[in-house]
Amino acid sequence: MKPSIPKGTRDFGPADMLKRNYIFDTIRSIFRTYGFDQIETPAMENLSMLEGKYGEEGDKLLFRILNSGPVLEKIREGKNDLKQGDVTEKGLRYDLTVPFARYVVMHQNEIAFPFRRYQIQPVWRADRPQKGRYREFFQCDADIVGSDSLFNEADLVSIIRDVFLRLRLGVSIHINNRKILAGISEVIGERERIVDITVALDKMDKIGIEKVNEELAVKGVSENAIIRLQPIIRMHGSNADKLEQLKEVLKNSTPGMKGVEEMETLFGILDQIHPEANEHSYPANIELDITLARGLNYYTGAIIEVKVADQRSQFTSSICGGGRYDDLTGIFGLPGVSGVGISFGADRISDILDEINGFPDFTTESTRVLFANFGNEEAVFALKMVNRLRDEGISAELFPDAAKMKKQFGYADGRKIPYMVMIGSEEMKTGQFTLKNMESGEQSHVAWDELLHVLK
RNA sequence: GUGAUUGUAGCUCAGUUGGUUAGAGCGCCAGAUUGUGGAUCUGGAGGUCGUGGGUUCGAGCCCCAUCUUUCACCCCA
Repeated sequence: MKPSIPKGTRDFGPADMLKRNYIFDTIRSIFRTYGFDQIETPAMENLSMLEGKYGEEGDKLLFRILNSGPVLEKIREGKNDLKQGDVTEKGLRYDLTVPFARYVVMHQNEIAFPFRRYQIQPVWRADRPQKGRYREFFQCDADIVGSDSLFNEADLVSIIRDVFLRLRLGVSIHINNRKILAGISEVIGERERIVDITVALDKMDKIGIEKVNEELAVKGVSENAIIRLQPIIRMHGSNADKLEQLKEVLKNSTPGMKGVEEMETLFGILDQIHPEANEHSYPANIELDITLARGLNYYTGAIIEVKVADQRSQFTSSICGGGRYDDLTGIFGLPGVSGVGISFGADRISDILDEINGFPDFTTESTRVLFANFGNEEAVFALKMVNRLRDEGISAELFPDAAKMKKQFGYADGRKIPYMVMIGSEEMKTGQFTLKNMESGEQSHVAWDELLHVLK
């Protein structure tokens, strides 16, 4: 039997775990300082909680779990009267936001709103794996539900800055607003085509303005509308400049003007909190980007996306995204609760830090001292010493077999254990243990007190 | 879902137009050194060439299918 794991999944060895925990710990500690509480939800949800929440494409990418019971046999027997519910009624979670919405509705009576929660768990998508794309990956989400205030958006942007400053990774934080996109569609006379328009706009920095116009035409957007769109998408200048221009362009669109007003408020706050972070400032500029669309269709207000902007990295896809969703809990029966949140893609961040050698040195030793094993009697004595050291908070281990010294020293070498202690019959008699510094090769005879002193 | 790409020892990879018994480096094991590692030297083990079919006198190499790897599109963290 040749061992294997499913496509798009990975094992994480001890070295990988150090990297992953470094990212998780950084993000988690920042979430905490912003007052977020942690929750977890099950890996699987009832399919009815997931289907229809991520658009047509998302439904295709859901991992569905085969029902237990006699379903498989029925399928093998070729019974054709099976309904979907007979075959599958559960699925692996696709993101953390929808399960969170479900959680909020189910636990609404226990929650003090506004509720700030964070969640770090894996999600699964039946996508074709490729660069920066896995079938199992971790998201680190922070959401605030039960408050319309734009101070929440400002907090989330601050979190993003803190995280990437701490990780020493240059990024660009793009912010837009769904209402502005709606307004643009409206004023160019293509209100119904907002989805096609935003999907095309989103590709601007990837395929360029010509190809975007082509795609718009293919999708059936009128030539006139495309012409009227040009000055809008070519808009440039400072964030304040863009907002002024948008005010003029969108003056006949009620939602559009609402979006501009929201962005004015948000950027007003951000300008005061992060006066140095505007326009093109390294390492984390904040930019109003009207070509930013984001795929998830539940966003209604601000949308946020973070891209790497670091000379050391070639990575282009987004590493963090989020936005405001006015009525996510509505579909689960709790209308009128607004939420806003962000999600960090831990695996992509890890890939990038790998690429740029951005991880710190993880020199943390796992075992401080290894006791050699010279046979049963000596080993039992050594194990007593090992346990006394453990009681002192020093990580110690006994080599389990009375193998050759060459083998035991080789093991200490491979594990990068800094000290070895040898207790043979002579040492047992005298109470003077042989202590060896594995790096310098120095060897000395020490009693218990001295041993403890050196190792501490 | 569409289009490419990859698979040979534990790992990284050679392997000529199809031609005897498929190689190297690293790692592993043993010995030189029976209580001393990271260096060196000597020797050794380890392969149904992803899997299943096919073409051929003969296939690691050619053909088909399938799985897997990586990448682009779609979409996304």
